Amino acid sequence: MKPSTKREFKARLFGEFARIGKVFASPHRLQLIEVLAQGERTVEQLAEDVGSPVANVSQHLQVLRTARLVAVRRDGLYAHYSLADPRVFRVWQAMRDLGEARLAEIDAVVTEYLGNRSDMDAVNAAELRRRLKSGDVTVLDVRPRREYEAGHIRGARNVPFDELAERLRDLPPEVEIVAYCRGPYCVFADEAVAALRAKGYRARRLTEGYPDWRSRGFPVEIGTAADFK
Amino acid sequence: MKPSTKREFKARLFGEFARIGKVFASPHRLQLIEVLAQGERTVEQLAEDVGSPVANVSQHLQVLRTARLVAVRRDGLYAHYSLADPRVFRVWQAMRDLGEARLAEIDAVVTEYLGNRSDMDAVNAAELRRRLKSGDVTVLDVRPRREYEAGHIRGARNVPFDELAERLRDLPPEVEIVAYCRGPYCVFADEAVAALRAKGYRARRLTEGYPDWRSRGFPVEIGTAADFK
DNA sequence: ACTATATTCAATAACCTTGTTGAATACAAA
DNA sequence: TTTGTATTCAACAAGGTTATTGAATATAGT
Repeated sequence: MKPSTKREFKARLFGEFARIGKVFASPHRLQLIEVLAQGERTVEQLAEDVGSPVANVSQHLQVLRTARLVAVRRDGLYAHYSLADPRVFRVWQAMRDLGEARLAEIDAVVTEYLGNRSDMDAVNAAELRRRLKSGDVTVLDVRPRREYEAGHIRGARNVPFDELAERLRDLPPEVEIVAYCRGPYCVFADEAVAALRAKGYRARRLTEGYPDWRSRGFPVEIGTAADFK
Repeated sequence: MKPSTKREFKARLFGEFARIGKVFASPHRLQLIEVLAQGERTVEQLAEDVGSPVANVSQHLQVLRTARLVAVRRDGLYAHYSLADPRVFRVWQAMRDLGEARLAEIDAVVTEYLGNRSDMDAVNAAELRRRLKSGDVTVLDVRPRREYEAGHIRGARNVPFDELAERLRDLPPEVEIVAYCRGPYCVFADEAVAALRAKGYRARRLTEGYPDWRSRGFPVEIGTAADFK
């Protein structure tokens, strides 16, 4: 192949890949991806979740759709969006890892809003998995019921964050609790751990969230767990 | 945490992550990352490799540097750039996987320039690794000597592509040859396989390139292999 | 048909990104 | 000090991206 042809080939090839990169270059779209990683959502729900006008969200969804990273299911008036491929989440995960490792600014923002999290003594996924097998841990999913039912860590119990205060009695007081929610920066898990500790429970948070657990191929479960009312 | 504070937190946090995304949103920068994955390079060498003016490359390198994805080592007149973290390559890898899976355009471009590659019967990394253990294969690194010496698949022999024709006699004719170069779209490996087959060798290409092999944690080797002159 | 609602489209202005050009800087050798 | 060389900087024009706004479209229920 001639060098000039090769240049042209590389230019076109990398041009296509850069289309993927552009999708991940907007804070708004990253937020949408994070939410969609929990399960499908209508445009309105997404707008509510990320706090933007519907038209704006719709516009970003078109960008995601043009790059074929999301799928739409239309049902009456509603358009239900979802991630078209688990690889979309993997790219976001890789970016997250890179950012955490390289950008001091990220640590600064997290510390500013969430404080020093090292005393939270977070459990990583591999460790939780081992402990799940031995059974000496209560796994607590503090996401909304709908998200829990769309998929959760196998064996996890669901107490949505805003019901936690009233339902403390449902939790066995002797077993250590590991709380998780949408992702590593989801605030609810941090706050749940703080609330549980204040009531005398032993509680820690999972470092990551449900989509990360699933993405690792660890065991998940769909629907309502039978053992918990 | 108040919902409004939470919004602000998310906005700032995802804003930081989007900085990472922006770096990967330009075809030129993706090419630079691909080259830098082979080892460190001066600005001039990069400009030569990607076929852009030096000032343009320098400008893109500043973008990479601002996001702290590359490191610079200054030595006299020269600035030697390298990837600051293996996670940079992992993001690119994840994007590549996603693009290959979702964008038909990528397949179209590859087919247009490289033809139908299915008859190339490419070997994947896991398979090659197994066969390396049993030893019934010659692994051929067709990259320039300098890149080979900076790191290669353990046991691979180096015959730079433009010396291949003259050095065919160095290759044992009975053993199957697996050729690789910089990455899955590196043209040299395809052309080497074609050339070898034309001369009667049994030859296939490795699906990916050296950086991918290393990124998987498969065995590598640095410097000149002793067994090959 | 009419109304309400979810979503998308179109237009715009503000802003950001890119390639190009030529100059500035920094180091090394003569 | 002078000269040559590698790299970076600065300025600019061309083009691309984004949030906002209001209108258009499409579907469901009345």
